[in-house]
Amino acid sequence: MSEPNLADEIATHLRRDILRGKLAPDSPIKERDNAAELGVSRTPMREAIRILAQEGLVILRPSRSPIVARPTFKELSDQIAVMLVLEKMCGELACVNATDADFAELQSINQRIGEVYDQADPLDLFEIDMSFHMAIAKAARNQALYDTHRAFLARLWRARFLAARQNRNRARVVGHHAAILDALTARDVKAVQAAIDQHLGQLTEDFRPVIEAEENPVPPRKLAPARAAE
Amino acid sequence: MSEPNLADEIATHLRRDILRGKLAPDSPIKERDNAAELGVSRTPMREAIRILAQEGLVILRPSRSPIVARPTFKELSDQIAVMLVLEKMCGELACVNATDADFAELQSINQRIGEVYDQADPLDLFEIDMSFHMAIAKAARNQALYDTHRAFLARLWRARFLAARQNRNRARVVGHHAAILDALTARDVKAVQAAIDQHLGQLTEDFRPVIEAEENPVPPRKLAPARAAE
DNA sequence: CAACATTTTTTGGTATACCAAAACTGAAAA
DNA sequence: TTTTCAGTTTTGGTATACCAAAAAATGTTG
Repeated sequence: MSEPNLADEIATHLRRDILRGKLAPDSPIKERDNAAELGVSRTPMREAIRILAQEGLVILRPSRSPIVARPTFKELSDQIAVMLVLEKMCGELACVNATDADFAELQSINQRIGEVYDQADPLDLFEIDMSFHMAIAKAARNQALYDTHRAFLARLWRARFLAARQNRNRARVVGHHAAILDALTARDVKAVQAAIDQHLGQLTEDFRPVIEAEENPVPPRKLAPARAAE
Repeated sequence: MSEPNLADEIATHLRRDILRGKLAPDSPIKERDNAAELGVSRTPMREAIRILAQEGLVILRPSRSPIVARPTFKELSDQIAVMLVLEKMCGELACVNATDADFAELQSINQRIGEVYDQADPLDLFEIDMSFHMAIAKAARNQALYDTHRAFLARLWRARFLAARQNRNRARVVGHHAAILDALTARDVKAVQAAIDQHLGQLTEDFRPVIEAEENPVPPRKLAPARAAE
């Protein structure tokens, strides 16, 4: 990582705001206003917005303000399906290419998840969880696979975040990870894929209610025409 | 497609230049010079470069000119491996979701390939070939899969282009496509995946010599003062 | 002549300015 | 009251200006 660009920093900032919900779905990201708010110019802000658009977190509209994405359940489950395939491929390749150092790292990360699960900030916890999956991808020794997988992981962050918030279960998460790790260590491709299936299959069901609730927002919350005092 | 931005146009322009070889691997893309050459300003040029970087066609270096990518054989074969997995997934989903209209379109595209194979401009031919694979992806009815698959297809364009130029074989290509189409029509997942395996597996071998030749460029054109093996 | 220090130039990163299209507003007409 | 349409404002798209870091060139010294 040798690119501490201003644009990247802004992207990270916005990404966290979106994932945290500070920027709700459908809300516009006006490059002028947001830039001023962060004390930067439009140029890097614009670039940051493009980065997030590429990640699927914001939607670009021609000659209109970009808005925070509101993915439908189908879009998300489609993405999960792809990620599942990618992660199985990671598992398969990792069975062949992983080193003892890789296993050690996975072990360490999963242990850490178990330790901080109940106290850490949800977003931080998610970064750690992500690092577990990324470590598997890294062990596969296929850069294109790693990059693509990481992109999906990032894109699904918010959905996973929302799902996990309603469905925290340390034992299950750590258990799933351990199962994956065991199968990897045994270099048993079938077992790895089964374990991954288990882990991610759950995910789709976990966030279904959350997303479907979000898809039908409470009454078309049209801003009341009633004039309230400032 | 509702965004004929200047940046997108520039990206398309540069992309074709790169794929055609007008911009050789390792040559720098100086945003100032290139912008002036095309009669545009740096801003959209910069954005176009980012787009190509995201596609893997150019490499961004911190505080240094971006350069045209020179993918190694491993990088390309890694990408093919991922694309193979994605395309098998496309095949599997298409077996379930494809409509008769989809089959008709595939049929039509493949017929067209057979007709123009020996005369069309190689780049044009490639766009048609790409449309065949994209039609399968579209029939899978999974947008994320479609987008990701398309990105890989685009990224591998140049390698496939180079390989095909040295290894034109109409009967084989059309035959492979027909095999895939037949299996799809029969909605036989196994057969589809086998046919795809056949088609893409060949690809890796086809471009191996081309790329490996490019990796060890002919005598260091000039400049280099006796450059040892890398 | 070689190695190092210094100045000059190049180049990407960032900020600002300008423009045209879209959206908003409000008054006039139906 | 509703509709329409001109005029203003907002906003993204594009161009330009400025800056600092990195190369490249140049000079200097052993």
